[in-house]
Amino acid sequence: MTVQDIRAFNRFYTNVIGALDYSRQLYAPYTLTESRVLYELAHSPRTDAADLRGELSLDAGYLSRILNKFEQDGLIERAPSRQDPRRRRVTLTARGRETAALLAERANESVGALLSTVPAADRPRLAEAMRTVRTILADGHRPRPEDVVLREPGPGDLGWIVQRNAALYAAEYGWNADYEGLVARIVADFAEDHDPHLERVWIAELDGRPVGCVMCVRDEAPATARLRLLLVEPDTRGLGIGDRLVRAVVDFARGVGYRDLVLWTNDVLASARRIYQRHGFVLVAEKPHRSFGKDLNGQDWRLDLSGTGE
Amino acid sequence: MTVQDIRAFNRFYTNVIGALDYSRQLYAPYTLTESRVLYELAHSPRTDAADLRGELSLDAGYLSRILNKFEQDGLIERAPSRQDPRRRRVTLTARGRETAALLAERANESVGALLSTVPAADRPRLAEAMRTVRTILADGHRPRPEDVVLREPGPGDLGWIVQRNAALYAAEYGWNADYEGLVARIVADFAEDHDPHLERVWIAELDGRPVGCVMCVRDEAPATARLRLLLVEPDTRGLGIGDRLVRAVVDFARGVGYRDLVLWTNDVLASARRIYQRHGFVLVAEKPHRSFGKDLNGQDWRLDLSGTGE
DNA sequence: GCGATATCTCTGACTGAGTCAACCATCGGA
DNA sequence: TCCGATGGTTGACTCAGTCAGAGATATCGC
Repeated sequence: MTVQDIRAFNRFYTNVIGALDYSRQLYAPYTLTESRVLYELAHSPRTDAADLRGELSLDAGYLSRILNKFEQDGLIERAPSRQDPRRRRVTLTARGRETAALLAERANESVGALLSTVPAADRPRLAEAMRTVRTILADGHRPRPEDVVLREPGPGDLGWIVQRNAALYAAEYGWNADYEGLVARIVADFAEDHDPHLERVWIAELDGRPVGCVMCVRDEAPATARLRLLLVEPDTRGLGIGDRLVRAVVDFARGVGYRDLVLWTNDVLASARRIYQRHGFVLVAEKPHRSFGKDLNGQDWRLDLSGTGE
Repeated sequence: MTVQDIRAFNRFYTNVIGALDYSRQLYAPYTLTESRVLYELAHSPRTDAADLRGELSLDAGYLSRILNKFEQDGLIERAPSRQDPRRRRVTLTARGRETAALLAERANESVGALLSTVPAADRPRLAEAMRTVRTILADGHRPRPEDVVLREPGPGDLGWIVQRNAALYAAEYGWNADYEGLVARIVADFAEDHDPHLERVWIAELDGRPVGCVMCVRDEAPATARLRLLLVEPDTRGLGIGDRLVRAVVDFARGVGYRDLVLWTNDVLASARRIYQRHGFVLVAEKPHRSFGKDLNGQDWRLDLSGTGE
């Protein structure tokens, strides 16, 4: 992603916005700025002038005059604020609310006209893309751990697991299509036949997008569960998602009565290993093997669930 | 997707752009409009004034004055156009190019500052989302059949097949997770073991995004190939993608020496049926069954490849 | 070839959105 | 109680952008 991409988008979107309010008929008899003020008032009906100034970053004198005009037109009333007599509390009148609604309606129609030109099939993608741009660009956009939710898989989520496992390990470690086959096999086995009380998949979701997964299935050994397919999207690492997924499996396995929880991984997956260690897994075996087009070191880990717990 | 979503995005992005060119220091000693003209000139160095007017939708008088200023500052030269003496051909001078580069550099820095606040991991998603918004909103956005390419699957594409099959048939026909399991099984079988000379998967790609797929595998019957997992994204239907995928399979199957091509589908999938019929498949058997949580009518279709062909 | 009409450019005259500076009132902290 | 900071108002100003008219030339119908 380059600066040029963003500039190109800015130019493009400036035109989109420009096309939307062509000739200002939209705001008559007010200006764009005035209608922005009105919009702000309509959405927080009791605000001080200083708040408006900050929110819309307007010149104080300019805003003062705009409010004069609104007061003359009977759209607002001004009174000194209780807490601080220097400040002026602005409240919309009934007429002001009507006018705001009128302007909003006109803007809606204009945007609706634009929207009607995009095929209905494209709209969800458009909405999704706009949301993505907003959340990424919104300042202070650091997704917080509490924005991540764990849930059961829905339609397509098992396919997502296959897709992301294959794409990520191909990109990060160069694994070949055999790995995609293995994951597809694991997922197919799970989908075709699993005991919902003893086997489960979790999807970690952030802003409506899946960003992680893990699976817990019965192992051949008695009273033993196997953790599989732990994955966290690279751009959401550091939020403790892996920890939460593993904890979900551990809690679930312990809760339904397994005595042991095992997993198989490879030594190149360092960050996953640290997660396992944090949850008390211990390395019980290690064996080199050739898979997925690479020479790897397979590791078996085990966690004793019958212990006193951490 | 509602009109409100778009308006919210517009408000948001207006602020982004506003924050970018705060206080006009960016364009000094020129204005935003002037620098837009300069930008346009720098990117198509020999244009007529009328072109500029159209491109930037400026008032003719306003543009004339801007060009006057540029000429005085030695940024451009004006001469009557050859073909039409009414028009004025505008060419940038060396000094004009310098100035344009300077302004571009300043804008780049400003955008770069914005970009530096987004974590590197988010940038690909941001670029992708911006591209999506642009292509969808760009007027005349009707993807053309020649924009679609068929290719071999890459890492993650088999997972994509599972994901989209499951999500689409769940949304359109209410099929349950059994179907996702079946698709995962088919894909896993293919991934784990297939003869690349006799079995193959195609992905249809549009604008870098997968929008369709189909698989051709060996059947139990001798010299018989089986077409599976034909899928086209709903928002790209009508571009002949399904036809191209099926044709790819038919040509491939005939080319490597299969004598028969069979497929199994369900009667609810009407549009797929029409594609099969167009390619000469004939219905050979029909049987009700209960699968994927629904009562369905399974159909076996067959195409004789040894015939004279169409 | 001729007139009617449209297009391109330019200039003069204007509007009005937004800025700047000065001023008064009040708050909050030393 | 003083002093710097903040909130609000008004006057004066700038300058981006619009509108109308005029001169030059192209294009179209005849």
